Amino acid sequence: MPAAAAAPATASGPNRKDPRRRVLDAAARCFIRGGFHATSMHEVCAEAGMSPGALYRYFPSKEAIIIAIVEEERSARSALLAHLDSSATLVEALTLMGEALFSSDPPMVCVELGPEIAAEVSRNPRLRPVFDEVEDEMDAAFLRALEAAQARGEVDPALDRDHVMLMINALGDGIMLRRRLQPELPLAQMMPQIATLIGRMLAPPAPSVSSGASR
Amino acid sequence: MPAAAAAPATASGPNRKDPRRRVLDAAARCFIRGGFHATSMHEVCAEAGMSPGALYRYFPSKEAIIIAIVEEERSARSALLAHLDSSATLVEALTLMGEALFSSDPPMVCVELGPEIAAEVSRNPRLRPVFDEVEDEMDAAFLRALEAAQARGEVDPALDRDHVMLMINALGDGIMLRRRLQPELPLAQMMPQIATLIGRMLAPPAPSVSSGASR
DNA sequence: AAAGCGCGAACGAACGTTCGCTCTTGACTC
DNA sequence: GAGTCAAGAGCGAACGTTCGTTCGCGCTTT
Repeated sequence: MPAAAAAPATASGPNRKDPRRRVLDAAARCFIRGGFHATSMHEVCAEAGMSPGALYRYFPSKEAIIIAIVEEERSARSALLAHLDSSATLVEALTLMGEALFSSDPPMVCVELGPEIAAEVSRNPRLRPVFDEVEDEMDAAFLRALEAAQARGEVDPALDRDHVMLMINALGDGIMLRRRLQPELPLAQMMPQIATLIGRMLAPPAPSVSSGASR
Repeated sequence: MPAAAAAPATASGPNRKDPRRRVLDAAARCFIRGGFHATSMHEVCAEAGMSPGALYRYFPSKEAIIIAIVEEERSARSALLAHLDSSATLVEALTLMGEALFSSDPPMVCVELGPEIAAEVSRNPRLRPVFDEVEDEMDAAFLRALEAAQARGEVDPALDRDHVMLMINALGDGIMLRRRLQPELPLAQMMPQIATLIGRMLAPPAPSVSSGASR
């Protein structure tokens, strides 16, 4: 029985001990397959190997499960920002973040559910605070890194930081969206070249003095 | 009475004559508000000022309405590509396309429903052919324009066209997604600067000074 | 013996869709 | 022009199904 990690998660395996986790994982798989509103609780129960009665001991409603999943997605994505502080350059950080995002197997929930979550957050006010809290934090972290990169000369100081941030955020979201539409894209491999393109966009216009961004 | 275009579309008005149009417009408004699967047919009927019996004369099912809306969204987006042929530069074309996308009032369906449609297409095989047909056509048109821009020297001929296309496509989708999350963003005004950033990314490296691109 | 996890049948509500009816329309007869 | 009538647009109650959720009861564990 080698297929234990991505198995349908019946009542066997190490997750026997954490029913909440089991429900969340099962729900994520179902939601990826069918979306939030086209997935029934019975499906989630079946995927989790659990009866409705048992499941409702751990979550008061379907919406609570959705909120918990969005919460986890957000913090997973937020964790990627650690690369911003541990990398020498912004471009290197973006490369690492992208590779981490797209090389994970099974694919990360935030990659698979990105568009679904965006659509849901934009219309369900109960999800807004959950989403925004992390969003603001991420924006702040990125803004700091961007400012540092400008001070360092890696990024053109003349650039409007809000515009740059919108571009990078949009690119990230957009790539996840396109991955849903074309799962065969070898995104992890493409990250270095994509990050290089971003680097060209942000770099100061050809300086007469080549005091470069190199070490 | 200036509010005739975005009215709830009761049985009055000039659209009295085209019930199919009335249903599609009403459904689009409902789907933007609540998403495809969280919107009931009764809601659509109410919005269209029509009974279920009447509505089902024009569409055999809810899915047929969704398919028709996706079809329209695609062709509306595809129409934007005309700017590619009528503009002198790629950057100018992208600016015009972005401004057309985001300055329309009421906002275009493809802006409001973009993420929802992506999520739905990625999981409903019946939407795939509708989506892909236009997608392929758009990709081909953009590839042609990109090739021309490279020949012209506006875009670095050394760049991999597939990578560039992924970036531009992702950026477009990503900006629409972020607009859903932050509707207050003045996107139409930001387009020239965004397009300029894209231009910097694509431009050939400065001829006089060779800045060492690491890697 | 007590406690509580887990079960699955069952609930009321709401879903997408249908059906038999009324009302409107416009061409045809006289 | 008045009267007739077939055709179909539109209606809305009602259909069978499925939804999210509940509840009372066995079963396990201590």
